[in-house]
Amino acid sequence: MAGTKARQAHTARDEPHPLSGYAGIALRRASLAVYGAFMAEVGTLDVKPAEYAALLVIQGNPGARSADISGLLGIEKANFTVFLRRLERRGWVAREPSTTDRRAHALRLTPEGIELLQAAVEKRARLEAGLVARLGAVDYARLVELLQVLLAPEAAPGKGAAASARAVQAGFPPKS
Amino acid sequence: MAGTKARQAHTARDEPHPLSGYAGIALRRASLAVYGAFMAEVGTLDVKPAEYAALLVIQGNPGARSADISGLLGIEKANFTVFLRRLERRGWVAREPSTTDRRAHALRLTPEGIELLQAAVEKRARLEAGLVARLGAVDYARLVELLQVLLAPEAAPGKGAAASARAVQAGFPPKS
DNA sequence: TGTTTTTAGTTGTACTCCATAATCAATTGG
DNA sequence: CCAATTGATTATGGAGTACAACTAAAAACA
Repeated sequence: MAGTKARQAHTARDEPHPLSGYAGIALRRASLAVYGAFMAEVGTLDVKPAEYAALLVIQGNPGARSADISGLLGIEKANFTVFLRRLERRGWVAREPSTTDRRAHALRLTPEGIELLQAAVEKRARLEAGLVARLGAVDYARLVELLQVLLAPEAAPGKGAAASARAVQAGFPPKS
Repeated sequence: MAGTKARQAHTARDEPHPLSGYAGIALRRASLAVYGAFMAEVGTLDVKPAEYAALLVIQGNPGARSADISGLLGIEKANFTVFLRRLERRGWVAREPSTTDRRAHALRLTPEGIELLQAAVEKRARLEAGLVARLGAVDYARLVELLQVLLAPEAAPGKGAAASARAVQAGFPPKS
């Protein structure tokens, strides 16, 4: 996100947005809204969503190489270099030389990174609680489920769609 | 959207994305995915989502001023000037001097703009059909509905969701 | 009325995110 | 051993956006 500011324009106050009946626009607005909520909550730790996600993935894949992490995050490896440098300079991520490939680095969270991530996870839980309070637990789960179906790699030629998005949760693939 | 390219990284092919259980990440990814689908479909007319939205809003508010439209779109008026200039140069929008305020302009679609928008609307319908095919009509409608609830300006203080009106205070709709 | 304050629109600047190409070194596969 | 590939880095540029400053016109007001 570029100039991130959780835009909240819309002149006609307290009226539903006239374009949010369009799925794409509603998705974009919702995405920005949650981004803004994240910044309001977790941003107090000076962690942005992308950084939070990176820390999560690094924690879940200790020792993984940059390309693995950037792949999981959907960040170009070229940009990930700079991105990583920030996390490293803040003392959250350590970049040890790989023992098996002298070009590569093994990434891990530092103790400070682990500590920070813990605090961030707690704050994010509060953010999620806010969303649940807004939608209700059932509808919140349903929303996430529907989004996962929408994002599913390819509709399994099986039957009903919605049921297919159940499996994965936290445990990341050990990868290479 | 900046480097818009409907990123589709993720090394572990055909596995659900490991982070899309997070509402914010799922929303962002879904938003980008639909953006990409839009570009693949409607983009053939050389219209981007923001432009499409602008044309829609201008059509729905003929004669409105720039600030009105930019407000509805959630675009800074400063940036809207440049944005509008593109639409104007392509011959889709006319900027007539306002009859009541010599500072303002009245915006309308040109005949070419109307024609283009019609074609775009048709193509967008195909995009939507694709989403419906993926989710099913019921789930698609449900998704849009849930997103709208999420984006609702503020829970009506009346009765029903009296609780949620307060609980979300934690940074969600800072509004103002 | 004349003066002050708002408002509509514009320009310019800066910053962030992201894609891409080019490069280097190390690894791998004939 | 050499060619092709791969991990990582640097550099460049485009797109979206926030923000400040400015002009001209309108509105408020004393």
